[in-house]
Amino acid sequence: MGRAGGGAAGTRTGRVTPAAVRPARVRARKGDGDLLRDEIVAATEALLVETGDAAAVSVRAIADAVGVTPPSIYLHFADKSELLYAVCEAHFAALDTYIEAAVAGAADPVGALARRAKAYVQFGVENPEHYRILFMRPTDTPVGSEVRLQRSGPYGHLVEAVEVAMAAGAIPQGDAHLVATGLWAVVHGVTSLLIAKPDFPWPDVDLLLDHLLRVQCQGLSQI
Amino acid sequence: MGRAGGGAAGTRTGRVTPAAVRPARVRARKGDGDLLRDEIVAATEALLVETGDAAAVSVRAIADAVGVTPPSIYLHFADKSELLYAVCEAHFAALDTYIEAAVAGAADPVGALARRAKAYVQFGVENPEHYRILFMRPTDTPVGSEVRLQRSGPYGHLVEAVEVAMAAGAIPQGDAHLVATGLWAVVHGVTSLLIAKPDFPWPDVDLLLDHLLRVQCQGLSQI
DNA sequence: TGTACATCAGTGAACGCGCGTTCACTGATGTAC
DNA sequence: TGTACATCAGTGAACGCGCGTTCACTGATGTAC
Repeated sequence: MGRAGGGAAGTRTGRVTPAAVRPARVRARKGDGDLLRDEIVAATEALLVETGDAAAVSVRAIADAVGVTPPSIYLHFADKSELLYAVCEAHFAALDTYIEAAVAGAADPVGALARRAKAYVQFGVENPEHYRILFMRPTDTPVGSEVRLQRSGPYGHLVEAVEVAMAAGAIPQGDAHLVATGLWAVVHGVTSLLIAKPDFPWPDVDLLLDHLLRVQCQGLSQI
Repeated sequence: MGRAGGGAAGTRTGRVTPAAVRPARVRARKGDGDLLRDEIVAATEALLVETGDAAAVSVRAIADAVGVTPPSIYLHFADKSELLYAVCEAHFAALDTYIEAAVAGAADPVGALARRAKAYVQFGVENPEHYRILFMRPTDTPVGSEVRLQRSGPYGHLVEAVEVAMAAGAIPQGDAHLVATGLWAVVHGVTSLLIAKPDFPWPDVDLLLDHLLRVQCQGLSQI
């Protein structure tokens, strides 16, 4: 290494080196400007997955991945945070879709809750960087903001599922919000620990989750 | 704002502006160089608490807080990550001490587990930035590394407490590691969600934790 | 059918800044003789 | 008791770099007449 430490700044985070040869990009036709927008979102998502850290994904790297110059980003997004917002929005919808698909067709309400829990953890483990952005970082974008969390998709559906289980008598009547946040805490605990400490000697994930769900179900029915 | 966007880079993260007037610092006496080391660690910890983000704490800001120039940092730490390591080490020990103090004198083994859980959550809620560094970030320093987590302090003590409860017949004999990781997931889930989404309409924390512990205890005893 | 023109997608170069780190140095302090 | 000297704590200036963002621009494309 040379005299100064500039190189070290580059290795500080898992920064992405620009592709040496970028794919030749054809300029969008007039009126098709939004095509680039979608490409930018897709590239940003890919880079987030690659680095696992939003701070390590630079506007330059995104532009390079798309095969475009940095200023082009600003034709479609006011600034970097608006771009990240768009990406998170997509993630959030994806989580909801994923869970609802997994839970479709479940027979009994408690079984449905278990499926829901497993799907949640699975989504997080399969998409750790997405999960990290959604639930493990300070809320620096409006997505994942608290009101959104409460009203929309995943959490709203969980509360409904708890209410269904209560109505069916599968678990005792009670505060559905309390029970739902409790369940959320459990699945989030598993998911986020697995992501944050991947090399800890965890028990088998299915075993751990089965254990916790069994305990939860037993415990909930005994309250 | 002027033409160029340099200022925006400064607002990207919660960066700390150098104190306009730094306290006059007297140079350590010969042989007392380690005094500065301690001051650096303390200042770094304070800045971490202030910003809640290790990436936002720069060597310059640390040096400024201590009242010293940046190169002085390197008299005591090989690089920035070694400094962060030292800070985390202190945090880790503090968590263990905190929990053991809370649990001292507990009568029954299950009550001890509950106290342990409550102390864990309380530590996290009272020291969110410390907690974030220890358990909510990728392991970029050796502290919080997996082997350490397993062997040392908090987790080791939890496993022991579970084994005691099992030996006493308070909870069924079984895989203590499994039960311990399950409990850890529960308390971590609560703690990290409270930290990551502080404005979500959580139920009362004590209520939520009591609920979860009751469910866990009921469930564990019924397995 | 031809053409002037407005619109649009995207570029090239630069801005000011903060970063981690290194270097050659200064000056105070303790110690050996 | 005095003094030369090694040691030590800390400094001032700079390095190369990557960052988000802005500006004036280029050139292709669709459209009105």
